Amino acid sequence: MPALARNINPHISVDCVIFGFSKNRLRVLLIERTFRNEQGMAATDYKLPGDFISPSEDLDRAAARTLRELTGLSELYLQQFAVFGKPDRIHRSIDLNWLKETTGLEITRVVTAAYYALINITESRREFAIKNNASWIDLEEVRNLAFDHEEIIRGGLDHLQRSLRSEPIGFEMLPERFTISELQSLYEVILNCKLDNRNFRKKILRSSYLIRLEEKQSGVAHKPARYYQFDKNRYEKNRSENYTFNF
Amino acid sequence: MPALARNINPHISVDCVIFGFSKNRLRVLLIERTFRNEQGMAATDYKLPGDFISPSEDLDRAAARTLRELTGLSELYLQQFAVFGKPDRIHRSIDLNWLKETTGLEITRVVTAAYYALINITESRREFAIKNNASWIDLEEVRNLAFDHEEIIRGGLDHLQRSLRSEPIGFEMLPERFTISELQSLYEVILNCKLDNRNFRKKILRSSYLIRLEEKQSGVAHKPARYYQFDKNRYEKNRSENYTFNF
DNA sequence: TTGCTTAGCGTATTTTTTACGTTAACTTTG
DNA sequence: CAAAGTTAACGTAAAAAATACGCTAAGCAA
Repeated sequence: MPALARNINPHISVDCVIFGFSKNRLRVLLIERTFRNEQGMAATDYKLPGDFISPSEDLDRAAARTLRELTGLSELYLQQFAVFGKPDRIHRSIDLNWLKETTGLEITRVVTAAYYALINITESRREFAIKNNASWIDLEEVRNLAFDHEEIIRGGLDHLQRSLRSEPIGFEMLPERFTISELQSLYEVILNCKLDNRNFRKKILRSSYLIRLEEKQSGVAHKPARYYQFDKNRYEKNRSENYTFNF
Repeated sequence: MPALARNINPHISVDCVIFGFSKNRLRVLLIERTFRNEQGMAATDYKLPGDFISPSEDLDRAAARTLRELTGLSELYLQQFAVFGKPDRIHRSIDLNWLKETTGLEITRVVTAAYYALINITESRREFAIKNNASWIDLEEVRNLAFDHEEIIRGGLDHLQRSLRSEPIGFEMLPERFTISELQSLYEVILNCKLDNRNFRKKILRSSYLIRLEEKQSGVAHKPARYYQFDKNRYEKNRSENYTFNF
C-alpha cells in the first residue's frame, strides 16, 4: 500500500539495498522515479526500495514488507546494517517535492534504517520487479540516485564484503544448485579481487557446508562441472565462534 | 540540556553503551533513575545514557553530545552498531511515566540508534560521572534496566567482541601507556576467554602498532613490565584490507 | 637467602595459506 | 575424426601463522 493511503510514521523509514548476481555482475534492484525537473521537463532517477514505517510496525518487518512488495518473496536474507540520519539528507527540491506528492505531507527530515538483502535473480523475479518499476542495475553503473541512496549502497556493499569474509552467505545469491566456479566468481565480484581457483576450492570444500551432488553441468564446451548445494543445517550447528583476531 | 527544556524530535533517540575497563572487569556507565513504583514507593533502576535528538541534529552528533554531557569528554571512540525499533520496546508503565515526566509529552514509540563508546576509566572521570548520577557497573552485575536497554547492551557487547578481533581498538580502554599483560587481560575479559601470554605477546607485537617505551613499572612485587603505547598513525596507514574469509 | 609472582624470550609441532603443475572431460573446428 | 580450446578438479611443496609448551629474569616479601 502506498504511503499516501496509509497511516505512516513520517519520521522513520526503511531502505533496502537488494543485491543480486547475474552475468558475472553484482547488481542492485532500483526503482525508477519519474518527476518534473526545475525546467518542468519529465525526468527520471533511481531510488532504493524503501518506505515509511507504519506507526506500530517493527523495523525488520517493514523492511521485509518492502522487499515482499517488490519481489514477491519473503524469507530472504535480510540484514540491518546502519541508520542514516543526517539532518540534511533530504534537501534537494526534487526529493522534497517527491515526498510531498507521495505522502501528502511536508517532510523535511527522515531517519532511515538501512538493510541489505541477498537474492538470486531469476527471469520470473526479474519480470516481477519490472512490473513494479524496478530493475537490476549493475553496481558499477549506478548513478543518478535520490536522497543519500548512493551512500547507503556503498555502506551496504561494505558490510556485505565484511560479512562474506566471515560467513558463508554467498550461496544466497545463487540458484539452489551451483558449481564451485560460479561461487568463486561471486566471491571475486563482490570482494573485487582475483582468487586462485585451486585454493578457493580447497578452502570452500574444507568448510564442509557444501553438499556434492551427482548431477553435472551439460551442454558446456568444456569439462562439465559438478553441482553443489549449501548445507544450511550443518552451518547452523558448526557456526564456530572461536575465530581469532587479525589486525 | 534536559529534553523537557528543549525542542526535541520525540520519535528518535540515541543510546550509548559506554564500555570501560577497571579492576579486570568490563564495565558500563549507567545512569541511576529514581521513580515511584506501582505501590507508590520510591525505587531505582538503571538506564543507558541517551537522549532524544534535536530536530536538526545529526545522530552521530547527538551520541557524541550525550557522551560529552556525561563524561566531559569528546573525541572518544564512538561506533554506531544498531537501531532498535520494536513497536513495543516502550511498554512498561514505569518507562511510559518516566518519558512523560522528563519530556512533558505522551510518548509511546521511539526508534533509537545505538552506539557504543570505549573509554579509559580514571578517578577524575569516575567522579565526573557520579555528579551526573552515573556509575560504572560491572557488566556481569548489570540488571534492573529500563526499556530494552539490556538487549542494547548485549548487542553492543557482541559488536565490540567482533570488532576487537579484527581491529586494534582495545587500547582505547587503557591509559596512554600500558603493559602487554594489561592489554591481554582486557582481551581476555572482553572476549571471555583465556589466552596464552607467550602467543598473545607474539601476535600483538608482530602487528607493530605498539611502541615500546623505555619506562618500566615500579613498586610491583615481581619483574616490572615495560610500558607500551599504541601507534595510531601506523595503524591508519597499514590498515590492511586484504584479510581472508573464515567460516 | 629462599620463595613467590609476573615478565618476557625461545623452540618445536601442527595447521593454514600460498603458489603453481598436471590431468580430465567436454565441445568446436579444420 | 583428430586436434585445439576451454574449464574442472586433483595434488604437492614451500611459506606463514597458530598452538603448545619450557625456561630464565627481575622485582618484592618473609
